[in-house]
Order: sequence, then C-alpha cells, then structure tokens
Amino acid sequence: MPEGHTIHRLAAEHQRMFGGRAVRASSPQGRFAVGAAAVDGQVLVRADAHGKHLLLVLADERTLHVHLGIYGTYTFGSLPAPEPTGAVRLRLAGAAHFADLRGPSRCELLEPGVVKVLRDRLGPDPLRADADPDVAWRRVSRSRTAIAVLLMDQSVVAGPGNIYRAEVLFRQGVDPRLPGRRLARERWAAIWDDLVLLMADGVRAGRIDTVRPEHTPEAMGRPPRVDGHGGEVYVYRRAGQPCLVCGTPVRAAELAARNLFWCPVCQPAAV
DNA sequence: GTGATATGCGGAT
DNA sequence: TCCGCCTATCACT
Repeated sequence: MPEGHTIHRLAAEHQRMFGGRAVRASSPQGRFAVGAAAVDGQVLVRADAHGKHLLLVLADERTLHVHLGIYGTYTFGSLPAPEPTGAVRLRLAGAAHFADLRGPSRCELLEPGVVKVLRDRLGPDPLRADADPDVAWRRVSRSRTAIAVLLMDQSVVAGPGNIYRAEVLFRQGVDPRLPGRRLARERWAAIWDDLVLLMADGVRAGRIDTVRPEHTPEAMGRPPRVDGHGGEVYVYRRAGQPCLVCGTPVRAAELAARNLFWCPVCQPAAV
C-alpha cells in the first residue's frame, strides 16, 4: 500500500476528520502510550505529507510523525469506535470518526527543529506544490547510480516507491540501469512530469493505475486484469509475462535489494 | 492452518 | 549486503 500517494490520501483524510479540533489519542497496544498521552486533547492544527512521511502538526508545535514502512496500515471508521482488535499502536478520535494505526515503522512526537531536519533530508515530492524538480535533477545528473535506484532514493525524490519507479521508467522508455548522469535533461523532465501525473491520479483513485487507454486489456482485446496490488500496470510484478505493448517477456532482476521489472525492448539501453 | 511475499528503511556487518 | 521490523494478503494444503 504505502507509496507517496497513499500518505497524501491519509493526510487529507486526517485533515478532513480531525483538522482544527481537539483529538483524543490512545495506544491500545501500549507501545506509544507516553506519546499518545501527550497528544490526547490537543488540537490537530494541520495534517501534511512529504513523500512517505505523514506529519500531524499539533497545537503545542510538536509534530506526530508516522511512517508506515512496509507493514503499516490505517483503518478509519465512524464513532463509536469498536474495541481495538490486534496491535493498534495509535488510535485517534475526533467528533465523529476514529483512525487506527497498526504496524508503523515510525510513530513518534518530534520537536519543530527535528521535523526540519527530517524534511531537509527529503528530496522534492511530486505531489507537493512546493516541489522543485531541478533540486532532484542536480543529484541525478551528477550520479553514476542507476536511474532506477535514484528514483527510489527518498533524498533524491520523495514519494515514489517500487511500483511508480518501474512504471514511470516503462512509460518513458528508459532503461532502469541507465546511470543518472547519462540521462538527458529533457528525459528527466518527462519522468518528473509523468510522476506528477501518475501520483496525482493515484491520490484521486486510491490505487496505482499506469496503463494508457490504448493499452488497456479492453483496448487490446484481452480479458480485464487487475493486479493483486489493486491497479493496472505495465511491468510491476509481471516477470515473464508478455509486455502489454510489444509482447516481449517482462524481465525482473534484483537491484539494490529491491525487485526491478522492465521491458528490454520498450526500454532500450541508450536513451 | 501454513508459508511466502510485500508498495520501506535503518542499522549492523 | 544482510537482517529485522511485525501486519495483511494470498496461494496452497
């Protein structure tokens, strides 16, 4: 679930349900008991997202920082909230709704200065209005590292995960192993613009769909296929299956300890 | 029921 | 480069 679009949805959800009013906070599981007690009764001033980081700014100027990691999940519901089931790290409750957080890799209260340090470590987020793609380009254009690795480095670009990086490189016809410094500037601009498009769509839809209308199963006369991760994609987790555009088997390899997927024909080596 | 797997990332080695 | 985190889902028995 958690690439950047998910976190931006969560921020919007928090803003809508809890923004501008006092929240009740508890840690049924107990692992965030002290933090929850400090949050309890405070006004949630603003819910924000930067990359995969959810930032809930509180009245005392501290920020509740949540990172879902690979396991973390949120469930929302209407009050009255049921007895918590499973390991609920944090439960927030407002006037009419509650939010349960399970399995996050981070759930902590941060002082303003620490939030700044955290955000200074993050690259521009395609989903944020204040994002400057040139900041990322400076890193990309000087790096010998493969563009596929750079795209998942949150200090270069904040928000994309394994699905968006595979899909945007496919859509832009870029070999994932191409070193950043060998990428043309216009090619980077196209990748960035496509990330903005895809991720904003992901926020609206709540799932990752990257397949253009002319390549959908319907358009190609194939049976509809929705992948296990909830969306329609070109290459992510389609190893060995035919490329939706050219029919070549999709390739897979491990790169920097993450699974990488690409079409060797549609994503030629030299771009 | 069991086991494999995962959209992430920090820390140890 | 590997390990651990600690939850949900899904394929299979």
